Amino acid sequence: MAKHVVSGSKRTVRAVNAATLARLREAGLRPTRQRLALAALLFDGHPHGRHVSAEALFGEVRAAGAKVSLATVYNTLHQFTAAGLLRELVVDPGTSLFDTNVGDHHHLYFEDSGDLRDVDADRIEIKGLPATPKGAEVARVDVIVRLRRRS
Amino acid sequence: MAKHVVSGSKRTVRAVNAATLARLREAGLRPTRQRLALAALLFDGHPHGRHVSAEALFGEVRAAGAKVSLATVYNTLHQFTAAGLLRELVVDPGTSLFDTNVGDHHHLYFEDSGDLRDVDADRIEIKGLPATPKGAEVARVDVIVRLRRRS
DNA sequence: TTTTTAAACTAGAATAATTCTAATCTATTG
DNA sequence: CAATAGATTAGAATTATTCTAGTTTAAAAA
Repeated sequence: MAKHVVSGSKRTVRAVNAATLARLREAGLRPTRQRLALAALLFDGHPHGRHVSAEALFGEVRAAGAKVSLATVYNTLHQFTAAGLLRELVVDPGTSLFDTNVGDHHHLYFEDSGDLRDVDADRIEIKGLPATPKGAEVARVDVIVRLRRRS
Repeated sequence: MAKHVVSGSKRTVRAVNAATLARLREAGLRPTRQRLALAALLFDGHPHGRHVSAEALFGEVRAAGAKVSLATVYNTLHQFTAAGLLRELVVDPGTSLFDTNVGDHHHLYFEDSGDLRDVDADRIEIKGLPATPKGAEVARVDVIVRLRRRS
């Protein structure tokens, strides 16, 4: 896959994924060192998407050696979400997860293990929903199937 | 509607809804002054159910003149939830709502107003969900339809 | 009724997740 | 390369929730 070099920074910097770079530019977000590091962790080499909390991503990015503050992780996750690069979801009260799969899909949540799996929306049909009121539109439909070990 | 008088307390106390009292007893929860006050706000005179946050309920119970601490509100909401008298749900990251409707149902969320409406599950049919894995069972299915003003 | 006791309640401290602030830095533009 | 708008940061602040440990109370026993 093609790599580019980001110019304009003081010490010219490691190669980045071209698609990631393009994604940021399209979203009107400057491709800063921090955003690139976070985007790499979020989007590179995860063909099936991932679900990540702010704290977990913060851990990863620092483990990867990048200097990024927790505030920036939060800022970036929200900016990516606003730009349509991520989707925020809550399966357990208390913390948000960010989903790199922004296609129309739903979730299977294994309460015991905490495992969360995507289910393509086009495999699913939901009938009987009330008519969307005039002047409103459906922003999104979230389906979470919660599974537990059979008793 | 029939009322009972709770005995055993120091100053014999105001009449309470018999159904509420029975509900607590069935759940193995002592009908304390605080639980009765909270249960009254939650369950009495709300035929269509309600969605309430801990803070909001705390406000209501104190406005009603009862002395109940915030810790007790949280304890009670969780005990009621464990007893199947309430259902916890999250529509917005950051805070939990407690739903007095514990029947099988889903939600319509108006993002602009914050309004939340129940949709009976038996009006709805969901097809194409993946098979429940062996050894697991569906604990519950949450559907949240998020609506916003049409752009 | 009084006593006993486990359960429940409480204020306030503690924690967890997230947001804010205001100072510093840097990617882009001229 | 200088100017500047935008981005980053550490740490403080805020918000929602949980915990602690001392006090009160409902229910059971006497």
